Amino acid sequence: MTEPNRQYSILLADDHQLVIDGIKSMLVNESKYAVTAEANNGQQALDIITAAPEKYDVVLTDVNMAPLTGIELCRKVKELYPDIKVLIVSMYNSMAVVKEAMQAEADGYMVKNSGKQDFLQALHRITDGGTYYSQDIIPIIYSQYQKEKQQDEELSHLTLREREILSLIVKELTSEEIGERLFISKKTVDNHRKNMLEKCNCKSTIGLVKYAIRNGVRG
Amino acid sequence: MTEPNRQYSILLADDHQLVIDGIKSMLVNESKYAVTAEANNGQQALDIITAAPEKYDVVLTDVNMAPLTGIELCRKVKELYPDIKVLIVSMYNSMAVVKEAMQAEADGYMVKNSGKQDFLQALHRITDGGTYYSQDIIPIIYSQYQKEKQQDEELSHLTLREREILSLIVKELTSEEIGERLFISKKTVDNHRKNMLEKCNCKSTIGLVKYAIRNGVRG
DNA sequence: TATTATGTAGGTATAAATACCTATTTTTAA
DNA sequence: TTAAAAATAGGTATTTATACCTACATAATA
Repeated sequence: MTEPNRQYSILLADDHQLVIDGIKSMLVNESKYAVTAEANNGQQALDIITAAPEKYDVVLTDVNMAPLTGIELCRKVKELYPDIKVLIVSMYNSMAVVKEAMQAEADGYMVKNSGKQDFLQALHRITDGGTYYSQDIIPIIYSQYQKEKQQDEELSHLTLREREILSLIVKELTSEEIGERLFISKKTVDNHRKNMLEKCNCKSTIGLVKYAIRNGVRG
Repeated sequence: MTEPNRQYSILLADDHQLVIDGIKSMLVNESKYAVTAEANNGQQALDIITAAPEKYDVVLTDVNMAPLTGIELCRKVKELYPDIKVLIVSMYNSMAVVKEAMQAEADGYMVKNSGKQDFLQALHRITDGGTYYSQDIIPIIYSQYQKEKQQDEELSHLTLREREILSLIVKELTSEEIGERLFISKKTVDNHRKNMLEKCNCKSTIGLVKYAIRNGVRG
């Protein structure tokens, strides 16, 4: 797959000339990569690419630009020229941006304060047809799962039977159907519902379902 | 923070001797790391650590072992000896396992077919107090967000008014309350409910709420 | 041993949702 | 401009959920 002596042409898009210059100087001794174009916003970058799409292998773009953000640029490029690789570089590390980058089908995401080694690794990987996502996003994903964990513990306020019934409620069974399934009276199911509503401070089953989903009850 | 010439002591836990031998031979020329103990399951590993916890810096463990899986081992180690680093190594790449590893507070996660460079990078990072998560998990996270994206588009099957009403349903308002809020009849709200039930193929409001949450309607 | 939590179940009522209808106005698109 | 989709609203009936009540058996616990 890999072409050993091929040089990859890079378009840099960032509204700070300092950043563009920094990345250029970082790559100046790397014969494998050549910065062949620059843009100060997404629209400018898109215009450059549209003029001669075959000339660019990689678009290295900042997130925050106007007009046309890095994410929007990525979406456009991937739609019009799927072969061009896009590496999104962000100043900050936010889950929302990572998600957007992934949904825009970016080939990579990294934070600006990454070292030269990380930069080169990212370029190697994506020109090789792979993806590169900065390790810095891990703590964010991590913290999301920590949240989930805490919420799991909240679920333990409910008894086993209540959790069993809750999961059937989420499966859209009525009290009667749940009773049949568990060989108990509909009335008993209704009692459990009422107790759960109280315990979870919910106005109706809808709140209960939200609570269940928040706490990872499979529906 | 980093101690330049320090040697780190590693405990290997895997129920396949082949894997243990493989990792050992991989590290044999790395003076920075020394495999000083081996275990064939989590319980055995935990016993070894408990006997002399100060002797081990890193636990490198497989996921699938019995008794005591790698995840459970990690949980225990982190609870009893938080200073010991845990790197979880898995044969397969599953989101569920990654999540569990994160929730067990593992310092790193990587797939078994990683190269020596990745292995060393992982060890460097975690002995340095950081975390290392294999790039291979990115496509999985990615695919999850792709799902979300598709579902976002699904929401557009609903009209604006329907989405407005759906979001109020998720907020646990009754048809009557929604009607008051939007200055329309309760009957109209009921019609919208019915249409949405049909459009979304739901048996009851509960299904509608699940649909809404899946599609990111804020409740 | 007495108390509390859990799971069970019945009665009676009301409130809310759902299933059918029909029908008018407005907006959108063909 | 004509047809289709969306938003509106009413009638009637049934089903489901919720709000109160009481009551009893069991298991865990103080």
